[in-house]
Amino acid sequence: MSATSAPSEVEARRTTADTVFNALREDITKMRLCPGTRLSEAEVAKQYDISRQPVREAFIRLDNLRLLQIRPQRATVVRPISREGIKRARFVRLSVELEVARLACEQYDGSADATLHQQLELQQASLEKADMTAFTQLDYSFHNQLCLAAERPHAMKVISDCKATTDRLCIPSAVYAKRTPEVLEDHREIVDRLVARDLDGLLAITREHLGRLDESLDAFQLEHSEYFED
Amino acid sequence: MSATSAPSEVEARRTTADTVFNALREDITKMRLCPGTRLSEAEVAKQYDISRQPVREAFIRLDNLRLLQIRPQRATVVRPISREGIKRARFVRLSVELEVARLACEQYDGSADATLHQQLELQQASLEKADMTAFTQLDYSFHNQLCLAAERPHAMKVISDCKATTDRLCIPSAVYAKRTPEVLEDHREIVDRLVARDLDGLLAITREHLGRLDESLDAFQLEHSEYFED
DNA sequence: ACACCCATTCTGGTATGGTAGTGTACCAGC
DNA sequence: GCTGGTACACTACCATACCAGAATGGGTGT
Repeated sequence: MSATSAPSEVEARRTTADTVFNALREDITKMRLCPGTRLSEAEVAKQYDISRQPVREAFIRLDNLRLLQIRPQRATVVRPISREGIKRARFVRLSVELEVARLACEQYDGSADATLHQQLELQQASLEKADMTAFTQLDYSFHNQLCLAAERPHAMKVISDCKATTDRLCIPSAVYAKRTPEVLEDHREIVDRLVARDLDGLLAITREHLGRLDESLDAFQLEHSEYFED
Repeated sequence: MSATSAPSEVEARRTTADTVFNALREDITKMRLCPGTRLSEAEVAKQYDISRQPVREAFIRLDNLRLLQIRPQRATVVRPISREGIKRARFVRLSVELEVARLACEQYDGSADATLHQQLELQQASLEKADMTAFTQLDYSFHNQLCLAAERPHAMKVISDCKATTDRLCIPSAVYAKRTPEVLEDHREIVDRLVARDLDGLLAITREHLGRLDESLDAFQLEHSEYFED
């Protein structure tokens, strides 16, 4: 899993290297820099008007996060996306969300009823305003609530890491936006099953819910196979 | 989480920085360097008779793997172990192994019967010879076989990463050695349940199996609380 | 005797110069 | 016209020098 909880994330700018690291990471994850794009230490250094050393440090960290690929004595490129990596992240997320659902269902005492229903209303409101950014945040918040209900707050970090791996595939995809109503319906059913303490039903809808994203991801892979390594 | 599939692992020595990185990583994961130990770039550089730059690069990579903690303008120390991190790794492993077991059980067609039983015999043989190293490898291999039976070979990478997080707690613990007979018994039952396609039984024994390690880990945390951050 | 301040000495961070390995383009030879 | 080799340009890698912030120890004032 990736090191998204690195201290550099807390305060965005401590050193010059951090600045470059954060900037490049944003560029890559937001697909402003596409996989395969060539980068050179000297070039980026000149661009930011700093020396090559901090750039090199940023490159190393991005390489560790599998966002860059440093090829010794050759060139550094934005790392092509690994289909295996995507599969793995999806598998981990499914596994974790299922266990979270199970724990939440077993321990559920109704204390989170109000919070969950409030979340659903907020999601609906954001959809009516067609505010995708808000909906994305609410989706994150919703799954976080499930983790809290399962008394496994740290599970959200894992899910968050999985999302980080797959998120950049969703940004350019308008397919996702069309499916948000289904996503909201899923969330409603998840809450219903949880409140009813219907474990089997909850696990089934959780699978279906996560499966939707898989379809969107597959579609993207077909559209943009040039971004992938294999 | 960790970058165990980094290209540096294939060929252990490509650059000077790789050499230092691998050496230090070994030292830390094998507990030759205990959490809290101070390290300085200059010191290590002198030790290896190289400049500070490659050492610095190695430090950065180890910091990304959460094995070191670089504290700017102060000192670099072997990062204290995070109890949260341990919990998270255990949770992820349990979740993944459960899903692997489920898939393996659903798809099981008996073709792996011979391989699995052979694995069990090898495990027994290594225990009779009190060869812990062999048993550890066979344990890895056994869980890998389960992933293959589930047709999720990449799941083993996740499990492997989780193990990497927790393994260094087991090395100094003699408690683990005493429990290996139980581990073998668990493996036997796992195979039995799988062959019988008894899903509920398989999930139950999988939980119990992984729970044993949790107990050992808890014991270690009580013994060596000085190695932990919180 | 105690507390506080300042200098010294650590630390990691940055800048720059030089090195060796790798692609590429150009030119010679066939 | 095509192929092969060689020179060149570019890359990441390493070494060295310098800088700024942080800790620490000793000295001084109270």
